[in-house]
Amino acid sequence: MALTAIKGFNDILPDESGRWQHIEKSARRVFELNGFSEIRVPIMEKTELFRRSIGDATDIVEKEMYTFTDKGENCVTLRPEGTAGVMRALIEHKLYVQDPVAKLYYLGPMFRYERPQKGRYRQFHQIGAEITGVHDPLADAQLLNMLSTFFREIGLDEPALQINSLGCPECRPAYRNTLLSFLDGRLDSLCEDCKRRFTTNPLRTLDCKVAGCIEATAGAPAMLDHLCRACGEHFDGVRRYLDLSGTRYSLNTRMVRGLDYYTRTTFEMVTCQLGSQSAVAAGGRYDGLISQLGGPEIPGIGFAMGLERVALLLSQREFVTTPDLFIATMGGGERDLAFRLMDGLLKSGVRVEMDYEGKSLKSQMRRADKLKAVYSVVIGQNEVSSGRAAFKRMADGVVTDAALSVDEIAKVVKCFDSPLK
RNA sequence: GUGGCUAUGGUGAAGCGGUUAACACUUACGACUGUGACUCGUACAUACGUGGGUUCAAUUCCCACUAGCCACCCCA
Repeated sequence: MALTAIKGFNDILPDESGRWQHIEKSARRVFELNGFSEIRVPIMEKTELFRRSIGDATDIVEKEMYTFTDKGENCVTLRPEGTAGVMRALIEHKLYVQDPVAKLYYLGPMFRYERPQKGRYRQFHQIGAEITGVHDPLADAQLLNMLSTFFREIGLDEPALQINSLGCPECRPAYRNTLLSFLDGRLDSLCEDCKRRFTTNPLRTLDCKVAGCIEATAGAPAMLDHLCRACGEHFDGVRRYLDLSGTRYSLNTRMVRGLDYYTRTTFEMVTCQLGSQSAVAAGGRYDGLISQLGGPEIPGIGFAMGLERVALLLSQREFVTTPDLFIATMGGGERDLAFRLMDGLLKSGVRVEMDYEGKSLKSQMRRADKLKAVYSVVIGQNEVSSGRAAFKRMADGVVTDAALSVDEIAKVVKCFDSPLK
Protein backbone atom coordinates (compact mmCIF):
# COMPACT_ATOMS: atom_id res chain seq x y z
CA MET A 1 0.00 0.00 0.00
CA ALA A 2 1.53 3.25 -1.15
CA LEU A 3 -0.11 5.81 1.05
CA THR A 4 -0.87 5.14 4.66
CA ALA A 5 -1.56 7.25 7.71
CA ILE A 6 1.36 8.46 9.81
CA LYS A 7 2.54 6.11 12.55
CA GLY A 8 0.46 6.59 15.64
CA PHE A 9 -2.21 8.59 13.79
CA ASN A 10 -5.43 6.65 13.45
CA ASP A 11 -8.60 6.85 11.43
CA ILE A 12 -11.83 6.61 13.35
CA LEU A 13 -13.95 4.64 10.93
CA PRO A 14 -17.75 4.73 10.66
CA ASP A 15 -18.15 1.63 12.79
CA GLU A 16 -16.42 3.35 15.69
CA SER A 17 -17.55 6.94 15.31
CA GLY A 18 -20.93 6.23 16.91
CA ARG A 19 -19.18 5.22 20.08
CA TRP A 20 -17.09 8.37 20.04
CA GLN A 21 -20.14 10.54 19.54
CA HIS A 22 -21.85 8.82 22.44
CA ILE A 23 -18.91 9.67 24.69
CA GLU A 24 -18.70 13.25 23.49
CA LYS A 25 -22.43 13.88 23.78
CA SER A 26 -22.54 12.46 27.28
CA ALA A 27 -19.60 14.58 28.36
CA ARG A 28 -21.16 17.75 26.97
CA ARG A 29 -24.45 16.98 28.68
CA VAL A 30 -22.93 16.24 32.08
CA PHE A 31 -20.44 19.10 31.98
CA GLU A 32 -22.96 21.67 30.83
CA LEU A 33 -25.36 20.53 33.52
CA ASN A 34 -22.61 21.40 35.97
CA GLY A 35 -22.27 24.88 34.51
CA PHE A 36 -19.24 24.34 32.30
CA SER A 37 -18.94 26.08 28.93
CA GLU A 38 -16.96 24.82 26.01
CA ILE A 39 -13.82 26.66 25.06
CA ARG A 40 -12.14 26.00 21.73
CA VAL A 41 -8.48 26.81 21.54
CA PRO A 42 -5.92 26.22 18.78
CA ILE A 43 -4.18 22.90 18.47
CA MET A 44 -0.86 24.70 18.03
CA GLU A 45 0.73 27.12 20.43
CA LYS A 46 4.07 28.80 20.84
CA THR A 47 6.47 26.21 22.19
CA GLU A 48 7.30 28.50 25.08
CA LEU A 49 3.79 28.02 26.54
CA PHE A 50 4.31 24.30 27.04
CA ARG A 51 7.84 24.66 28.30
CA ARG A 52 6.65 27.07 30.96
CA SER A 53 3.52 25.19 32.01
CA ILE A 54 4.30 21.50 31.74
CA GLY A 55 7.87 21.88 32.88
CA ASP A 56 11.15 21.95 31.03
CA ALA A 57 12.46 18.77 32.58
CA THR A 58 9.42 16.59 31.98
CA ASP A 59 9.52 13.82 29.40
CA ILE A 60 6.70 15.44 27.50
CA VAL A 61 8.67 18.60 26.88
CA GLU A 62 12.05 16.95 26.63
CA LYS A 63 11.27 14.35 24.04
CA GLU A 64 7.63 13.97 23.12
CA MET A 65 6.53 17.25 21.59
CA TYR A 66 5.86 17.87 17.92
CA THR A 67 7.86 21.05 17.76
CA PHE A 68 8.97 22.81 14.61
CA THR A 69 9.75 26.17 13.15
CA ASP A 70 7.10 27.62 10.88
CA LYS A 71 7.69 29.70 7.76
CA GLY A 72 7.77 32.86 9.84
CA GLU A 73 10.60 31.46 12.00
CA ASN A 74 8.32 30.95 15.01
CA CYS A 75 8.92 27.97 17.21
CA VAL A 76 5.54 26.27 17.48
CA THR A 77 4.27 23.03 19.00
CA LEU A 78 1.27 20.79 18.42
CA ARG A 79 -0.40 20.76 21.82
CA PRO A 80 0.55 17.75 23.95
CA GLU A 81 -2.25 18.50 26.43
CA GLY A 82 -5.11 20.93 26.82
CA THR A 83 -4.74 22.85 30.05
CA ALA A 84 -1.89 25.10 28.94
CA GLY A 85 -3.77 26.48 25.95
CA VAL A 86 -6.94 27.01 27.94
CA MET A 87 -5.05 28.90 30.65
CA ARG A 88 -3.27 30.97 28.01
CA ALA A 89 -6.65 31.94 26.58
CA LEU A 90 -8.04 32.70 30.03
CA ILE A 91 -5.16 35.07 30.70
CA GLU A 92 -5.02 36.55 27.20
CA HIS A 93 -8.71 37.44 27.18
CA LYS A 94 -8.84 38.24 30.91
CA LEU A 95 -11.81 35.95 31.34
CA TYR A 96 -11.41 36.23 35.10
CA VAL A 97 -12.40 39.91 35.08
CA GLN A 98 -16.07 39.51 34.27
CA ASP A 99 -16.43 36.40 36.36
CA PRO A 100 -13.73 35.41 38.82
CA VAL A 101 -14.84 31.80 38.55
CA ALA A 102 -14.45 30.13 35.18
CA LYS A 103 -15.71 26.63 34.44
CA LEU A 104 -14.50 25.50 31.05
CA TYR A 105 -14.32 22.28 29.11
CA TYR A 106 -12.61 21.39 25.86
CA LEU A 107 -12.21 18.43 23.60
CA GLY A 108 -10.00 17.59 20.71
CA PRO A 109 -6.79 16.03 19.48
CA MET A 110 -3.49 16.18 21.33
CA PHE A 111 -0.09 15.14 20.02
CA ARG A 112 2.79 13.37 21.66
CA TYR A 113 5.66 11.66 19.89
CA GLU A 114 5.63 8.40 21.82
CA ARG A 115 5.96 4.80 20.79
CA PRO A 116 2.37 3.75 20.05
CA GLN A 117 0.80 0.95 22.03
CA LYS A 118 -2.59 -0.08 23.28
CA GLY A 119 -4.61 2.97 24.31
CA ARG A 120 -1.77 5.31 23.46
CA TYR A 121 -1.21 7.00 20.14
CA ARG A 122 0.69 9.96 18.77
CA GLN A 123 -2.50 11.76 17.93
CA PHE A 124 -4.91 11.09 20.71
CA HIS A 125 -8.04 12.78 21.96
CA GLN A 126 -8.91 14.27 25.27
CA ILE A 127 -11.92 15.81 26.90
CA GLY A 128 -10.97 18.01 29.78
CA ALA A 129 -12.58 20.40 32.24
CA GLU A 130 -11.12 23.16 34.36
CA ILE A 131 -12.37 25.28 37.25
CA THR A 132 -10.37 28.41 37.91
CA GLY A 133 -10.74 30.99 40.65
CA VAL A 134 -11.83 28.72 43.49
CA HIS A 135 -9.60 27.75 46.40
CA ASP A 136 -12.31 25.95 48.29
CA PRO A 137 -12.22 22.15 48.24
CA LEU A 138 -15.86 22.30 47.18
CA ALA A 139 -14.58 22.88 43.64
CA ASP A 140 -12.35 19.81 43.81
CA ALA A 141 -15.25 17.71 45.00
CA GLN A 142 -17.68 18.98 42.39
CA LEU A 143 -15.20 18.29 39.62
CA LEU A 144 -14.57 14.76 40.88
CA ASN A 145 -18.22 14.10 41.39
CA MET A 146 -18.91 15.29 37.85
CA LEU A 147 -16.21 13.01 36.48
CA SER A 148 -17.61 10.00 38.30
CA THR A 149 -21.09 10.87 37.14
CA PHE A 150 -19.88 11.03 33.57
CA PHE A 151 -18.52 7.50 33.71
CA ARG A 152 -21.73 6.27 35.25
CA GLU A 153 -23.73 8.06 32.55
CA ILE A 154 -21.93 6.36 29.70
CA GLY A 155 -22.60 3.08 31.39
CA LEU A 156 -19.33 2.17 33.08
CA ASP A 157 -18.89 1.09 36.69
CA GLU A 158 -15.22 1.13 36.17
CA PRO A 159 -12.97 3.09 36.31
CA ALA A 160 -12.49 3.80 40.01
CA LEU A 161 -11.54 7.14 41.49
CA GLN A 162 -8.30 7.43 43.41
CA ILE A 163 -7.14 10.60 45.09
CA ASN A 164 -4.05 11.94 46.74
CA SER A 165 -2.53 15.25 47.71
CA LEU A 166 0.82 16.43 46.47
CA GLY A 167 1.05 19.30 48.91
CA CYS A 168 2.25 22.73 47.93
CA PRO A 169 5.57 24.54 47.52
CA GLU A 170 5.49 24.99 51.32
CA CYS A 171 5.40 21.35 52.33
CA ARG A 172 6.51 19.32 49.33
CA PRO A 173 10.27 20.09 49.50
CA ALA A 174 10.43 18.93 53.10
CA TYR A 175 8.61 15.75 52.27
CA ARG A 176 10.86 15.17 49.32
CA ASN A 177 13.86 15.28 51.62
CA THR A 178 12.22 12.87 54.03
CA LEU A 179 11.57 10.48 51.18
CA LEU A 180 15.09 10.86 49.83
CA SER A 181 16.65 9.88 53.11
CA PHE A 182 14.30 6.92 53.33
CA LEU A 183 15.24 5.75 49.84
CA ASP A 184 18.91 6.44 50.33
CA GLY A 185 19.15 3.55 52.74
CA ARG A 186 17.53 1.14 50.31
CA LEU A 187 19.07 2.10 47.02
CA ASP A 188 20.54 -1.37 46.56
CA SER A 189 17.16 -3.07 46.46
CA LEU A 190 15.70 -0.68 43.89
CA CYS A 191 15.53 -1.39 40.18
CA GLU A 192 17.79 0.39 37.69
CA ASP A 193 15.06 2.81 36.70
CA CYS A 194 14.43 3.78 40.28
CA LYS A 195 18.11 4.32 40.96
CA ARG A 196 18.04 6.79 38.14
CA ARG A 197 14.80 8.28 39.43
CA PHE A 198 16.42 8.82 42.81
CA THR A 199 18.03 11.90 41.36
CA THR A 200 15.54 12.85 38.65
CA ASN A 201 12.15 12.18 40.21
CA PRO A 202 12.24 10.31 43.53
CA LEU A 203 8.47 10.50 44.02
CA ARG A 204 8.12 8.29 40.97
CA THR A 205 9.71 5.41 42.86
CA LEU A 206 6.51 5.08 44.85
CA ASP A 207 4.74 4.33 41.59
CA CYS A 208 7.20 1.69 40.33
CA LYS A 209 5.72 -1.62 39.26
CA VAL A 210 8.81 -3.74 39.91
CA ALA A 211 8.17 -6.16 42.76
CA GLY A 212 11.47 -5.41 44.49
CA CYS A 213 10.74 -1.70 44.55
CA ILE A 214 7.24 -2.20 45.87
CA GLU A 215 8.69 -4.28 48.68
CA ALA A 216 11.52 -1.89 49.40
CA THR A 217 9.22 1.11 49.60
CA ALA A 218 6.51 -0.61 51.61
CA GLY A 219 7.07 1.56 54.64
CA ALA A 220 7.94 4.73 52.75
CA PRO A 221 6.70 8.01 54.15
CA ALA A 222 3.59 9.31 52.39
CA MET A 223 3.04 12.87 51.28
CA LEU A 224 -0.33 12.76 52.97
CA ASP A 225 1.33 12.45 56.38
CA HIS A 226 3.57 15.40 55.68
CA LEU A 227 1.14 18.00 54.41
CA CYS A 228 1.33 21.47 55.89
CA ARG A 229 -1.64 22.63 57.93
CA ALA A 230 -3.34 24.45 55.04
CA CYS A 231 -2.89 21.55 52.62
CA GLY A 232 -4.08 19.07 55.24
CA GLU A 233 -7.23 21.03 55.89
CA HIS A 234 -7.85 21.41 52.20
CA PHE A 235 -7.55 17.70 51.61
CA ASP A 236 -9.84 16.93 54.54
CA GLY A 237 -12.33 19.30 52.96
CA VAL A 238 -12.15 17.48 49.65
CA ARG A 239 -12.82 14.17 51.33
CA ARG A 240 -15.68 15.58 53.37
CA TYR A 241 -17.41 16.98 50.29
CA LEU A 242 -16.86 13.77 48.38
CA ASP A 243 -18.54 11.89 51.19
CA LEU A 244 -21.41 14.38 51.26
CA SER A 245 -22.06 13.82 47.58
CA GLY A 246 -21.71 10.07 47.88
CA THR A 247 -18.78 10.04 45.48
CA ARG A 248 -16.85 6.84 45.93
CA TYR A 249 -13.09 7.06 46.00
CA SER A 250 -10.03 5.48 47.50
CA LEU A 251 -6.79 6.99 48.70
CA ASN A 252 -3.68 6.27 46.72
CA THR A 253 -0.78 7.78 48.60
CA ARG A 254 1.61 6.71 45.87
CA MET A 255 -0.01 8.58 43.01
CA VAL A 256 2.29 11.05 41.34
CA ARG A 257 1.99 13.40 38.40
CA GLY A 258 3.92 13.80 35.21
CA LEU A 259 3.38 17.49 34.79
CA ASP A 260 5.14 19.99 37.01
CA TYR A 261 2.25 22.32 37.62
CA TYR A 262 0.19 20.14 39.93
CA THR A 263 -0.32 21.04 43.59
CA ARG A 264 -2.50 19.65 46.37
CA THR A 265 -5.34 17.44 45.14
CA THR A 266 -4.48 14.93 42.44
CA PHE A 267 -6.63 12.13 41.17
CA GLU A 268 -6.98 9.41 38.60
CA MET A 269 -9.78 7.28 37.28
CA VAL A 270 -8.12 3.90 36.97
CA THR A 271 -9.07 0.65 35.32
CA CYS A 272 -7.40 -2.71 35.20
CA GLN A 273 -8.88 -3.53 31.80
CA LEU A 274 -6.49 -1.61 29.60
CA GLY A 275 -3.15 -3.31 30.15
CA SER A 276 -0.58 -0.84 31.26
CA GLN A 277 -2.66 2.23 30.40
CA SER A 278 -4.53 2.16 33.65
CA ALA A 279 -5.35 5.85 33.87
CA VAL A 280 -8.44 6.69 31.86
CA ALA A 281 -8.71 10.20 33.24
CA ALA A 282 -6.44 12.15 35.52
CA GLY A 283 -5.90 15.60 36.83
CA GLY A 284 -5.39 17.76 39.83
CA ARG A 285 -5.09 21.20 41.28
CA TYR A 286 -2.67 23.68 39.77
CA ASP A 287 -2.74 26.71 42.01
CA GLY A 288 0.49 28.19 40.75
CA LEU A 289 0.07 27.69 37.03
CA ILE A 290 -1.83 30.81 36.02
CA SER A 291 0.54 33.19 37.74
CA GLN A 292 3.45 31.25 36.39
CA LEU A 293 2.15 31.93 32.90
CA GLY A 294 1.98 35.63 33.56
CA GLY A 295 -1.59 35.85 34.83
CA PRO A 296 -2.89 36.86 38.24
CA GLU A 297 -2.73 34.62 41.32
CA ILE A 298 -5.70 32.46 40.45
CA PRO A 299 -6.03 28.85 41.54
CA GLY A 300 -7.27 26.13 39.27
CA ILE A 301 -8.18 22.47 39.11
CA GLY A 302 -8.95 20.27 36.18
CA PHE A 303 -8.73 16.91 34.53
CA ALA A 304 -8.34 15.35 31.14
CA MET A 305 -9.57 12.00 30.01
CA GLY A 306 -8.22 9.95 27.16
CA LEU A 307 -10.98 9.29 24.66
CA GLU A 308 -9.24 6.33 23.04
CA ARG A 309 -9.14 4.68 26.44
CA VAL A 310 -12.74 5.43 27.25
CA ALA A 311 -13.73 4.14 23.80
CA LEU A 312 -11.78 0.95 24.48
CA LEU A 313 -13.70 0.40 27.71
CA LEU A 314 -16.91 0.80 25.74
CA SER A 315 -15.79 -1.36 22.85
CA GLN A 316 -18.31 -4.16 23.32
CA ARG A 317 -21.22 -1.81 22.91
CA GLU A 318 -22.91 -1.14 19.55
CA PHE A 319 -23.87 2.35 18.48
CA VAL A 320 -25.59 2.28 15.12
CA THR A 321 -28.31 4.35 13.56
CA THR A 322 -30.73 2.45 11.41
CA PRO A 323 -33.21 3.72 8.84
CA ASP A 324 -36.87 3.92 9.74
CA LEU A 325 -37.89 2.99 6.23
CA PHE A 326 -36.41 1.44 3.14
CA ILE A 327 -38.16 2.18 -0.13
CA ALA A 328 -37.73 -0.48 -2.80
CA THR A 329 -38.87 0.18 -6.33
CA MET A 330 -39.61 -2.04 -9.30
CA GLY A 331 -37.63 0.16 -11.64
CA GLY A 332 -38.85 2.56 -14.29
CA GLY A 333 -41.11 5.45 -13.46
CA GLU A 334 -41.78 4.60 -9.80
CA ARG A 335 -38.38 5.84 -8.79
CA ASP A 336 -39.47 9.43 -9.34
CA LEU A 337 -42.34 8.99 -6.92
CA ALA A 338 -40.11 7.13 -4.47
CA PHE A 339 -37.52 9.85 -4.62
CA ARG A 340 -40.11 12.55 -3.96
CA LEU A 341 -41.48 10.59 -1.02
CA MET A 342 -38.01 10.09 0.37
CA ASP A 343 -37.32 13.79 0.10
CA GLY A 344 -40.53 14.68 1.90
CA LEU A 345 -39.98 12.11 4.62
CA LEU A 346 -36.40 13.19 5.21
CA LYS A 347 -37.63 16.75 5.63
CA SER A 348 -40.06 15.60 8.29
CA GLY A 349 -37.37 13.74 10.15
CA VAL A 350 -37.92 10.17 9.04
CA ARG A 351 -34.73 8.28 8.25
CA VAL A 352 -35.25 6.87 4.78
CA GLU A 353 -33.06 4.85 2.47
CA MET A 354 -33.75 3.77 -1.06
CA ASP A 355 -31.91 1.89 -3.77
CA TYR A 356 -29.50 4.01 -5.79
CA GLU A 357 -28.73 1.87 -8.78
CA GLY A 358 -31.84 0.05 -9.95
CA LYS A 359 -30.90 -3.28 -8.42
CA SER A 360 -33.19 -6.28 -8.40
CA LEU A 361 -35.98 -6.34 -5.85
CA LYS A 362 -34.24 -9.15 -4.05
CA SER A 363 -31.09 -7.11 -3.73
CA GLN A 364 -33.04 -4.17 -2.46
CA MET A 365 -34.77 -6.24 0.19
CA ARG A 366 -31.49 -7.75 1.24
CA ARG A 367 -30.11 -4.30 1.62
CA ALA A 368 -33.12 -3.19 3.65
CA ASP A 369 -32.44 -6.14 5.94
CA LYS A 370 -28.74 -5.47 6.18
CA LEU A 371 -29.31 -1.82 7.07
CA LYS A 372 -31.74 -3.02 9.75
CA ALA A 373 -34.48 -0.81 8.40
CA VAL A 374 -37.49 -0.84 10.69
CA TYR A 375 -39.94 -0.79 7.78
CA SER A 376 -39.72 -1.54 4.10
CA VAL A 377 -42.11 -0.80 1.27
CA VAL A 378 -42.15 -1.81 -2.38
CA ILE A 379 -43.37 0.73 -4.88
CA GLY A 380 -44.30 -0.45 -8.37
CA GLN A 381 -46.98 0.16 -10.97
CA ASN A 382 -49.69 -1.25 -8.70
CA GLU A 383 -48.88 1.20 -5.94
CA VAL A 384 -48.55 4.12 -8.30
CA SER A 385 -52.01 3.51 -9.72
CA SER A 386 -53.71 2.72 -6.40
CA GLY A 387 -51.86 5.40 -4.45
CA ARG A 388 -51.43 2.98 -1.55
CA ALA A 389 -48.73 0.55 -0.49
CA ALA A 390 -47.97 -2.16 2.06
CA PHE A 391 -45.48 -1.17 4.74
CA LYS A 392 -43.75 -4.20 6.14
CA ARG A 393 -42.31 -4.17 9.60
CA MET A 394 -39.09 -6.07 9.07
CA ALA A 395 -38.78 -7.49 12.56
CA ASP A 396 -41.96 -9.57 12.37
CA GLY A 397 -43.24 -9.20 8.80
CA VAL A 398 -46.46 -7.49 9.88
CA VAL A 399 -47.82 -5.39 7.04
CA THR A 400 -49.66 -2.07 7.32
CA ASP A 401 -51.49 -0.62 4.35
CA ALA A 402 -51.22 3.14 3.95
CA ALA A 403 -51.60 5.90 1.40
CA LEU A 404 -48.48 7.06 -0.43
CA SER A 405 -48.29 10.49 1.16
CA VAL A 406 -45.57 11.82 3.39
CA ASP A 407 -47.93 12.39 6.31
CA GLU A 408 -49.50 8.95 6.15
CA ILE A 409 -46.19 7.18 5.84
CA ALA A 410 -44.67 9.21 8.66
CA LYS A 411 -47.60 8.22 10.84
CA VAL A 412 -47.10 4.51 10.17
CA VAL A 413 -43.37 4.63 10.69
CA LYS A 414 -43.39 6.91 13.71
CA CYS A 415 -45.93 4.89 15.67
CA PHE A 416 -43.38 2.13 15.89
CA ASP A 417 -40.62 4.55 16.74
CA SER A 418 -39.01 3.45 19.92
CA PRO A 419 -38.97 6.10 22.65
CA LEU A 420 -35.18 5.84 22.71
CA LYS A 421 -34.71 7.62 19.42
C1' G B 1 14.75 5.72 23.10
C1' U B 2 14.81 -0.04 24.67
C1' G B 3 12.86 -5.04 24.34
C1' G B 4 9.59 -9.19 22.64
C1' C B 5 6.15 -11.08 19.01
C1' U B 6 3.86 -10.94 14.18
C1' A B 7 3.42 -9.88 8.77
C1' U B 8 -1.04 -14.54 3.37
C1' G B 9 -7.57 -11.23 -0.05
C1' G B 10 -12.24 -6.21 2.25
C1' U B 11 -12.04 -9.38 7.17
C1' G B 12 -10.67 -13.84 10.32
C1' A B 13 -7.34 -17.18 8.96
C1' A B 14 -5.12 -22.63 6.88
C1' G B 15 -0.84 -24.01 4.31
C1' C B 16 5.62 -24.40 6.71
C1' G B 17 10.21 -26.46 0.39
C1' G B 18 7.02 -28.60 -5.52
C1' U B 19 -0.84 -27.21 -3.86
C1' U B 20 -5.75 -25.13 -9.08
C1' A B 21 -3.03 -20.92 -1.99
C1' A B 22 -7.93 -24.46 2.07
C1' C B 23 -12.06 -22.96 4.98
C1' A B 24 -15.30 -19.13 7.03
C1' C B 25 -17.23 -14.16 6.92
C1' U B 26 -18.19 -9.99 3.78
C1' U B 27 -19.63 -8.50 -1.21
C1' A B 28 -22.16 -9.42 -6.08
C1' C B 29 -25.59 -12.29 -8.90
C1' G B 30 -28.97 -16.25 -9.09
C1' A B 31 -32.41 -20.52 -7.36
C1' C B 32 -37.55 -17.49 -5.56
C1' U B 33 -38.64 -12.77 -13.00
C1' G B 34 -43.43 -8.04 -6.76
C1' U B 35 -40.72 -8.79 -1.16
C1' G B 36 -35.40 -9.59 3.41
C1' A B 37 -33.86 -13.15 7.33
C1' C B 38 -32.94 -19.62 6.78
C1' U B 39 -31.12 -22.80 2.80
C1' C B 40 -28.55 -23.81 -1.76
C1' G B 41 -25.58 -22.49 -6.21
C1' U B 42 -21.94 -19.37 -8.85
C1' A B 43 -18.12 -15.51 -8.76
C1' C B 44 -14.26 -12.93 -5.98
C1' A B 45 -5.68 -13.62 -3.80
C1' U B 46 -1.05 -13.85 -11.72
C1' A B 47 -1.12 -13.60 -5.17
C1' C B 48 1.48 -14.67 0.21
C1' G B 49 4.84 -6.72 3.65
C1' U B 50 9.66 -4.91 0.68
C1' G B 51 14.65 -6.14 -0.97
C1' G B 52 18.37 -9.66 -1.04
C1' G B 53 20.23 -14.78 -0.32
C1' U B 54 20.07 -20.54 -0.01
C1' U B 55 17.84 -24.20 -3.49
C1' C B 56 16.59 -27.59 -9.57
C1' A B 57 12.27 -25.29 -6.93
C1' A B 58 10.55 -20.68 -1.83
C1' U B 59 4.28 -18.05 0.66
C1' U B 60 7.09 -21.84 3.18
C1' C B 61 14.41 -21.75 5.15
C1' C B 62 18.21 -17.45 6.15
C1' C B 63 19.47 -12.07 6.38
C1' A B 64 18.25 -6.95 6.12
C1' C B 65 14.61 -3.31 5.86
C1' U B 66 9.68 -1.60 6.66
C1' A B 67 5.08 -1.82 9.11
C1' G B 68 1.82 -3.45 13.00
C1' C B 69 0.98 -5.18 17.89
C1' C B 70 2.34 -5.73 23.04
C1' A B 71 5.49 -4.36 27.01
C1' C B 72 9.30 -0.93 29.25
C1' C B 73 10.27 4.38 29.79
C1' C B 74 6.61 8.03 30.29
C1' C B 75 1.68 9.30 30.19
C1' A B 76 -4.67 10.55 29.39
